[in-house]
Amino acid sequence: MSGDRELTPTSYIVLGLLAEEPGTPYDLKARVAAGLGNFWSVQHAQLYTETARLASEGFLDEDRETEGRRRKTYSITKAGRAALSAWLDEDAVGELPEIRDPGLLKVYLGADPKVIAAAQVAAHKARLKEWENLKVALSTFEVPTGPGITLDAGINYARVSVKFWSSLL
Amino acid sequence: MSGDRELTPTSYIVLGLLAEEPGTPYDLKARVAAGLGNFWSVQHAQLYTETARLASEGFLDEDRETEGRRRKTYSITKAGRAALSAWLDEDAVGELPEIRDPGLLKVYLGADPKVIAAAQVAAHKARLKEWENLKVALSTFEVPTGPGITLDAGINYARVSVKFWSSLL
DNA sequence: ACCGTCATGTAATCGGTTACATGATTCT
DNA sequence: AGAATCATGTAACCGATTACATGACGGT
Repeated sequence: MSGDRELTPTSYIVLGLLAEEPGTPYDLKARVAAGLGNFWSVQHAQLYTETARLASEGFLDEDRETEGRRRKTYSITKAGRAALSAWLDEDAVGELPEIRDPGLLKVYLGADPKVIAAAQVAAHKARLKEWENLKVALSTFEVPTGPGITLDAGINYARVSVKFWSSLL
Repeated sequence: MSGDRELTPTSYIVLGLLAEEPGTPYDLKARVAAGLGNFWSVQHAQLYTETARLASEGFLDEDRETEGRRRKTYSITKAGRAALSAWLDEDAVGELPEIRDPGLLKVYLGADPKVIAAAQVAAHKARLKEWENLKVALSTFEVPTGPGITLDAGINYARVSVKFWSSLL
């Protein structure tokens, strides 16, 4: 626990994932890859630094193995849960995402739209297929609401992108 | 001109904007705000550091006023143009944007979808209206292809977002 | 026993954001 | 002439990406 700072999205990702179940940074890496990473990637090194930071701020408890690998397992504290749910509830006003699409950037700066569009259509189609498969695979189980919704959002976005870029061909 | 590095999107934004016409970092700020900033914002401080960096690497020429404000006006060099067009042409393969939508993140991590959706619908609608107005204002003139296309993309994205979040209400 | 790959972590670098600061203009 | 705002720039901090490094384990 030390000097205050504004928590970042990465902080909340860590808190959110640990809120379900304690784990090591490496576990978190796997959890991110399992779903969240599809629309919000996190470098694995961040998971080490961010867990350490959050622990030093009192949002996580750290439990280190005494033998072998001496892995550090983190679990969320009361304060951590409080910070997380404050963030989840706050800000009904909603910040909007920036688009930040590298393809669009190139078009804006003068690239040939048709060339970019061709590549984008292919890439979005590939990702769309991947996500659709994922959805089929998951729909056999109960899909927790949050991840299910974001997957739908991703699929929706990919479809729209394919349509948009196709219109430029 | 010194040690090599990979140019960043910010680098290409600077190069791209200066390719049309030389200017000071402050001019660039205005140009970004005029259009690009709608989908890819750049902090003004970056425009100072990035121009300086690019100049030291030989991609820009720097011309400093000898009197008054001693403003620095930058113009793109041959090497700069070469780097820019290499980037514009390259990578037909296309990296995809990450969604990185804060609203989606909250939903994934357990926020109440309806609450988030309500805020998102409102915010996206506001931005949509703004962009539609912008489009009307611009369509009186000839809109250069690049910016025109990205504006359409933005409008399209906003419409889809409104629809998506509305479906969760 | 060796090799490759997965697991696990630390260190260094660097771009980006925030904060600070001051010189011109314009308006009242 | 003073206040407010726009123009213009520098400095410090910090999170994020990249690179590096080593331990365990499964297979041949």
